[in-house]
Amino acid sequence: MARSGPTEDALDAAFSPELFQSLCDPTRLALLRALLRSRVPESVGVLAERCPVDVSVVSRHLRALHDAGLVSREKRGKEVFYKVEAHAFAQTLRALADLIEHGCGHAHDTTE
Amino acid sequence: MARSGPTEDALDAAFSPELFQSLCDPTRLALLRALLRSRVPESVGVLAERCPVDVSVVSRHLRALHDAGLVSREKRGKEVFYKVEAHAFAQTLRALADLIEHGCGHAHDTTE
DNA sequence: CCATTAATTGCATCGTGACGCAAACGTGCA
DNA sequence: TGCACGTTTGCGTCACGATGCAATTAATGG
Repeated sequence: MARSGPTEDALDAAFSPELFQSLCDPTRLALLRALLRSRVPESVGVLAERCPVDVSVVSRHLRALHDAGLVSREKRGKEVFYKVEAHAFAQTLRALADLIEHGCGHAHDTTE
Repeated sequence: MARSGPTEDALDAAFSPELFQSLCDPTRLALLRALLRSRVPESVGVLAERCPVDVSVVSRHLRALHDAGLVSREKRGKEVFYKVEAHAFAQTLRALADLIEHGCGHAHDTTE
């Protein structure tokens, strides 16, 4: 077996279901869009007003997005605010794009 | 909110469920990885050998990926070959990344 | 024209995830 | 301390997608 470099693992890691699983649900995408539109952190209740689903559902979805590392959580008083981890999210997507285009031939350093 | 700039529509378009729906399934991701590893088009049968699922399932998944515009289809004889539309795919992801980072943050209203 | 191989489609099954409601939890305030 | 508000969690239900198998279609060779 010719040396399978860390590049194959990069593919596996980048295309792991975990990332996309959190993005496949329409409601989660709607929440993400809502968070992207208002760059300021939003509370669960406010976000729930912008989705036609129960607040408990919103809470669960936000947790899922948080587990996926796409949003960050901050508790203030009795409210919980979420905001998109824009940089990390964008970098993940760009790394993915590089991997797709420049294939598995050469390793690309995407760290800044 | 009277005037919705083009930014909002871009968000809606970019974060449409259609794209991510096709990426959320583990088997589809495995097929995508397999296709990315061998840059040359692969037949349904060959791809099925690399997945622990029935060939009919593979056929269906490839069709889904094709519908999403991520792979292209070419029929040669009785075999059908698929390959990743690497450039389009990568560009989509980069556009997404740009949208996330500089999308609608500072351009609050952009009353054009 | 028939046999063979590859791919697709019909169909039934099964598991998983989204959802709503209600109860529980936590925090702040009177 | 007790109440009110915001969030989370438990739980039952439901719908949808993934899967396998069998039948069908398409293409090639004898």
